[in-house]
Amino acid sequence: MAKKLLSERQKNILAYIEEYVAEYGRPPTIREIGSAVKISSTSVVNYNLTKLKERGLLERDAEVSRGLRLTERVAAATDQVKHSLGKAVAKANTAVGSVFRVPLIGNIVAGSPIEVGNDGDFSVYDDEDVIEIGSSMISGRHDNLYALRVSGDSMIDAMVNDGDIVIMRNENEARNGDMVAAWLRDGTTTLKYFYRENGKIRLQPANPTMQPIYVDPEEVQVQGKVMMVLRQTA
Amino acid sequence: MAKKLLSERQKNILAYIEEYVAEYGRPPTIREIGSAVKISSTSVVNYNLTKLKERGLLERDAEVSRGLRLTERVAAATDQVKHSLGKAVAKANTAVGSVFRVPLIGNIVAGSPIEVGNDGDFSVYDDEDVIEIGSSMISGRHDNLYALRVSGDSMIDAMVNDGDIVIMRNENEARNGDMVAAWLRDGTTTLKYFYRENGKIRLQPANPTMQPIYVDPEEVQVQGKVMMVLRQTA
DNA sequence: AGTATACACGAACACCTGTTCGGTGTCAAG
DNA sequence: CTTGACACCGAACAGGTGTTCGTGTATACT
Repeated sequence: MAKKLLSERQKNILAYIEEYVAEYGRPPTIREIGSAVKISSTSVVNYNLTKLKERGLLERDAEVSRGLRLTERVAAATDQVKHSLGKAVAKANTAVGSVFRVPLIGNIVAGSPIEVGNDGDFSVYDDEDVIEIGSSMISGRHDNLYALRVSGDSMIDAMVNDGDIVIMRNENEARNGDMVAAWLRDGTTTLKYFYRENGKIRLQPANPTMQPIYVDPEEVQVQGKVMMVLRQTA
Repeated sequence: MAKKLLSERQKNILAYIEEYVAEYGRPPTIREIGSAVKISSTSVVNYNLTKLKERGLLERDAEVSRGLRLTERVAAATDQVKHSLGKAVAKANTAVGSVFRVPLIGNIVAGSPIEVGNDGDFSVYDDEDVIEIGSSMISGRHDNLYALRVSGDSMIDAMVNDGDIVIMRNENEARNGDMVAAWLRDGTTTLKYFYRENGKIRLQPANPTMQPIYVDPEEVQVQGKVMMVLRQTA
């Protein structure tokens, strides 16, 4: 047996509750609902809420302030954002967790060490220079990351072109096989794979047809670990 | 200037508020908080809430019942559920909108043309092979994109290494300056910048120290436009 | 005409809820 | 020993909030 349609007032009450919860993080009071939908008496609001409860569209906890909750059916019915707090927030977590932003904080050129910010605080940056990446794209922790744009042709031995973006993690200690940004005694910065070998450091170019260089450990300073290289070609 | 750590009571208050909101869809009252964390006086609860507000961990609306909201910093600090429903869901919507997934559908090697799927449908793919990117990273439309992993050293002239990922758009027509995947008459596939020049096609390597090749138009088939190159080095 | 139901309303009431007041105790610094 | 800051507390109060009562109008049904 089909029930009657909701009255205009009842529809407006549901819409107002949804909107109020989204904005304030708590349900409205009986009087707030009354003000919003032009019902001057708390008794009439109460009557309509009772009708909505009978329809299964909301739940009420008796004798407590703001004791309203819209039910799942309302969420489904209106095709809007879920109202059940747990579900909506869980969705938020999943979505927010899947993308993160890496600040593009400067350039890397062959001739000078990288400057990565005044005090190591990576959380303050201009929104216009940010690299957005899915979190699955970089392993491990996502903090202490920054991006640099390559300036000039001097990184070609690293298979990195002018204009490419390198995503770095701020680590000064390198392990064998890491690709690092290394500052050499002769004043150049290079991106190469790092190996400790027989008391020396072998810096291996990414281009397999090129020869590695060997330096004493004190001639090289690791400035960061390269996590990813991005090239935008269009 | 470092602030003091939160007291045990304050931590318990925050945890209780989070849990209560998740369960009931509304914030707790001062008295409910007091009961939960064993504070017998509403004044002490109020005092601690004031301290948490001073720390920027919650907001209070004065003179309304259940006028508490945890701030974003709490979510970050506790690594748990976001609390402001509206903000969290809006953020989720924004975040979801800003990331898209490009299917990793195969490999590209020098010796054979690219196979990019049976019927051109790029929306059905295995979740395990997907490249997540912020939408700001690629200009123009985001449909008809796919990713290929480079196999072998033969793309070095394109500054593309074995194991790199190229993100392609399924376009068979190229404009001057586009980087394309081109299949040549001799059976090789190459990634080069495409130019029409004096009735011939100039395919320009990305590596500026290398020479371009010139081919007749009928000797080359464009198989897609390269939008981005990704190299995961860690 | 009488009855039942739906919808509407103002007023009163009981209880909930947040804020303020005046106080105590502990600890560190001078 | 004194002072100040911090944390804590019970009590009182003001205002917020939900529920109930009594009443009125319109419509449908018998």
